[in-house]
Amino acid sequence: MTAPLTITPLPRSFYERDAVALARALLGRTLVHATAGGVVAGRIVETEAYRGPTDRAAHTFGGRRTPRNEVMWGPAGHAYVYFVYGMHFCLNAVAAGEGIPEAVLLRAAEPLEGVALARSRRGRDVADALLLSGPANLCRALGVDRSRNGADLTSMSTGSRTLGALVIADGEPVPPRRIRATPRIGVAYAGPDARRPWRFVVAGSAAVSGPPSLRR
DNA sequence: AGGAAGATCCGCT
DNA sequence: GCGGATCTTCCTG
Repeated sequence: MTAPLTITPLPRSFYERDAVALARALLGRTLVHATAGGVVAGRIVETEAYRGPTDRAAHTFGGRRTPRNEVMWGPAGHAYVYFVYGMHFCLNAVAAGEGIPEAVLLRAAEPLEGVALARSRRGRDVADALLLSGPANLCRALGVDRSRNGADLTSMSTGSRTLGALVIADGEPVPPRRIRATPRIGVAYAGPDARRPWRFVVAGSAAVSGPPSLRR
């Protein structure tokens, strides 16, 4: 039996800024999901900002408030998990403040802990570096699903699930010169907003997802 | 009530 | 490079 992980979640004030600033700040931080099955943790290396009512690519564009995006309207520092394409989940960190529905999509992380558990969820043939690469793959490897929607990323106790905790803790800072900004992936429908450079990656990380032209 | 499209991934060609 | 899987959400009529 190894010593339990000591995790200090980032405070809520960390999330209380616009989604673009938060998307940069989240790079290098440690994403952790603890369940009854064990712990999987990764170093965040790819994020995308979604800027609310004025952003055509955001679920809250035009100020639409729906059951799905309700969490985005609440306080910062909570998880917004949604279901897409009939089979995938995606995980966001809610940014800004109550009534300002912005969020940051977590697209990729480098595995730090729980590689065996992550692989058991992803499949044998996946290389270590790619276990948490891509927004849906990241959720699958971490075991994040709809039940985590609304989870408080700043708190170790998550609702009624005794052994469940989804948090983001500090990590090795990423020097600004190692950060690349690109257009977001999969939002071609968003017109001019599709070209905004609101995707951020840690240059050179093997875990970064997307087409090769946008990997570095 | 019905339908279209989606912040994706994988396998095949 | 393309399309299928699979189902929720939201918009339209």
